[in-house]
Amino acid sequence: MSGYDIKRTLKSLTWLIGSPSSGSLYPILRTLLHEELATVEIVPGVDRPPRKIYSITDAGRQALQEWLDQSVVANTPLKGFVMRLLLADRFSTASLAAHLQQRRDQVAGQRASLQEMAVGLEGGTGLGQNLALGYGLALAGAELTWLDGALGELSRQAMSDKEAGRGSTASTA
Amino acid sequence: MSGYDIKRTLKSLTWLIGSPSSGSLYPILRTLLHEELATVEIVPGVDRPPRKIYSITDAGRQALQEWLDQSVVANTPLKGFVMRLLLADRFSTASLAAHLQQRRDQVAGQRASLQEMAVGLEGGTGLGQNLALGYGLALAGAELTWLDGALGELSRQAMSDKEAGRGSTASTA
DNA sequence: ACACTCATGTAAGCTGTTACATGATTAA
DNA sequence: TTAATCATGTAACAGCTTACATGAGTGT
Repeated sequence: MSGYDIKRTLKSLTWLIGSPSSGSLYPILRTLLHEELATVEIVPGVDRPPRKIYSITDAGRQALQEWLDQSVVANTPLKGFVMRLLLADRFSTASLAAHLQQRRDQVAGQRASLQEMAVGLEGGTGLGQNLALGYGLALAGAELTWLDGALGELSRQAMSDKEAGRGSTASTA
Repeated sequence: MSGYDIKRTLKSLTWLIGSPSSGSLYPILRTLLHEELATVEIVPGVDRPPRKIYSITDAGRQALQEWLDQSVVANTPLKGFVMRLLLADRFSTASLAAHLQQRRDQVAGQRASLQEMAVGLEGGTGLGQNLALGYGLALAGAELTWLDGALGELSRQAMSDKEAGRGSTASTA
């Protein structure tokens, strides 16, 4: 893709992962070239400005995979989680399940601490706190539901894969 | 509160609104003093380090209210919305409802565009895109449900307030 | 003639984090 | 004595946005 294409693509996902400004995107692309994680090919456009089409190199793919494998730990912000989700194709079923499970644990923890807070200030405490807590609990609950659903589907898929004899080393991990 | 107290309080809400590091918090407090939006009182602690207790001034309260009233517009990020929610006590019922409604509109728009994308790449497109879209749709849906619930409660409350004769200029906004 | 989309980029500046410094008190 | 919590702060740096510059084509 070209820088412009990347911007356009990410823009449509702004709500989930945000999108970079040209002031950060273009310098990053130059850095990637410098580190040989990507290459460019200048395509002179007919009836339009020439475009620089970037392609990922083997080294780039490797670096990406390392990023995917590595930062499994820590309090992944939502953005990081969704980006992993978008790149789910690069995961084995097992490690995808591990990622989902990890997120599930984190969100469950957050919900638990919100619930504790709610119990702590039980009763007629400020409208604001109650609203914010209710909101947080609703979102956390919904996310847990979705994650459980996705995990369920994954394990069912792994099961049927096994039955069909194509069993890789997936299943429970 | 003291800077340390503020940090501790915000830390428990990290998931919803994030929390600042000391490197940003303390300079901000100094700025607030400079602009006379807050005052300090140094309380020498018995058996513990002395603490600087900050209090908001009238000017500070006014600036806060202006912030609350003002930034109703634009694509409020989640953080801004939750902060308003936490300070809901400072809103009239009508303007609180307006805030919720505005958020509702925004989230509805986001969900609509995600749905469009989902239809656009219908079928066997990458697992990743499907997962991320499903995730986004689930979260957006849950948020809309919560917002509708809260809006419903608010309007019911406004109705009963009116019936009880305590009718302020609330209701539909 | 004006504005808008395509397409790339630079420079200045704001905001925030990381990492450190300080210093007292309490628990292992 | 080593680490941890309480409590405040600074300095260097990383990351990102804003605003601008450039330039061609397309529509009103």
